[in-house]
Amino acid sequence: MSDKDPYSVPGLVRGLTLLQTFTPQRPEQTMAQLAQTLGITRSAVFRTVHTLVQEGFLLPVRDGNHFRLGPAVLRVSYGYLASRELLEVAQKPLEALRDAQDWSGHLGVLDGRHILYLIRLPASDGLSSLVHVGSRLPATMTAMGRVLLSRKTEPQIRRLLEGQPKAATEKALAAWRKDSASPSVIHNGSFETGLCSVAAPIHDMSGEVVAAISATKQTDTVPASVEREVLKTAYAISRAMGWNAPAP
Amino acid sequence: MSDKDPYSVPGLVRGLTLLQTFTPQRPEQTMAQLAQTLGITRSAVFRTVHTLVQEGFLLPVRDGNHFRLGPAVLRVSYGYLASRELLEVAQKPLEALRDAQDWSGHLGVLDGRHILYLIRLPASDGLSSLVHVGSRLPATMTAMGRVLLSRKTEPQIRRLLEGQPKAATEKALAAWRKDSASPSVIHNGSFETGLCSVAAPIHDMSGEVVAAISATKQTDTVPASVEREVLKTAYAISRAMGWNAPAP
DNA sequence: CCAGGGCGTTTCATGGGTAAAACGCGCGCT
DNA sequence: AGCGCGCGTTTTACCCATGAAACGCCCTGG
Repeated sequence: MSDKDPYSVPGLVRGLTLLQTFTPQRPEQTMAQLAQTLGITRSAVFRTVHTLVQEGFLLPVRDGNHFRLGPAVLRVSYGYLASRELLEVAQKPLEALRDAQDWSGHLGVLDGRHILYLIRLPASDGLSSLVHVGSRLPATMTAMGRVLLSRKTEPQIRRLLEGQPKAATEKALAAWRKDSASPSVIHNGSFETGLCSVAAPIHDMSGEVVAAISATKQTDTVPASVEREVLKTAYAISRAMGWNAPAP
Repeated sequence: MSDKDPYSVPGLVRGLTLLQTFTPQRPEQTMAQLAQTLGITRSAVFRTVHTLVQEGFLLPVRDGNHFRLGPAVLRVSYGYLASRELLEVAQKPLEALRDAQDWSGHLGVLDGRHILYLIRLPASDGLSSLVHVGSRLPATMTAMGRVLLSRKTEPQIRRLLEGQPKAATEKALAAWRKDSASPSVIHNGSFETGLCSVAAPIHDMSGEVVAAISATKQTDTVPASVEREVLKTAYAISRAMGWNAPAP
């Protein structure tokens, strides 16, 4: 399906199609079977299978002439499931957080020296959220960014910020030293005065920080109750993902 | 990793590698980011991404310049998980069946007009199992084959058997008519006289028959208790897979 | 024992995918 | 506005992945 497309890569299409011919009903196939099933030459099957075996997507079994799917196929689906699941799973706890405190809720990840917003939940006032999904802001100037940076090492921070004005780097490192000590980060809006945010990190099962959430409102102090709720929500999201995050 | 291999397919390797760069920490990427991450030209990324989008493995999001993994990535892992899981899950119930009755246990799938053995559990006598894992026997001459054929339609059977001697086809169709009516199939050894088997199908969640199990022994009558155990085991395997098979 | 066929592998000329360069658009900065 | 840069897209000459054919091996049957 779909030829005469000048930009398609036949080799890739064949490999992906070939992988999809493996089903529970047909878990092992020989090259000849694959060639017949796909209606392509045995040469193409040979090279494709050879490549897939080297990548671990196929495993030779039995006499070496039969092949079955290898564990590597899970590598591609992992990224999808994990990222999808995080956004879906995080949605409800974040909504609960917003409704309980009427603060805007966000979820973001670190991309280089920027924070990337993936979920945006404006509070009822509609004012305390100036970003959109997909927005990028300098990490050092947001609560989520700071809490994500605070979980990196100092050399990583320096590498990330190199090329920046020296004053900005030193200021970021000062904040980094302070943020590293606390489980959450409170940040007073760098873009709009009076806008205040509190952020907490989300850990995966290996302890890696994969994302952060934050609550934002037009205020100048963050009640301890809100900070506690943010930490609890971050923990709830980790738990809902099946990850063993440290308890708040 | 791995060049100067005369049989590798660069386009395929690139596509698979590209898919693996999508992680929970980096769920969306632009072509330029991908080119930099992979260290390949933007042209290659453009063609690869274009192909992956057409196949549904990537989805353009936001402004159309960012891409994230698409649901299609699950298609390749489904076959792996499903087939792997079936074999692992089926192992223990089959062992229990063998130990309870001391009959040889097998699990097989239909491949064309042949039955493919995927699990082989010899009984203590070691005699009543003449096949190996990976063995192929004509479906019409085994209990598992007959029970799998009996879940197909008559036109499917005719197509499967075309080219066979007419007498064999008619005989198979007669057996098919009888087998369709019962939940299990008892078959007296076509390869060794006195060897008797009883087989039951395993259904997946959609009611499709994905495999069959059988118990075999040197005898000429199948006790009702063994037939009941085989049906129960097949049902137990379906249930352990999370499938809603019809109760025995 | 030797044909015959099926299958995995290898070879080789060629056509198509590839890398490089150029294009054009949008954005940020002065 | 004007400029410059970054990025997605298009083009093009080239070279490498490709399809066809041949090879060698292991079966099976006569």
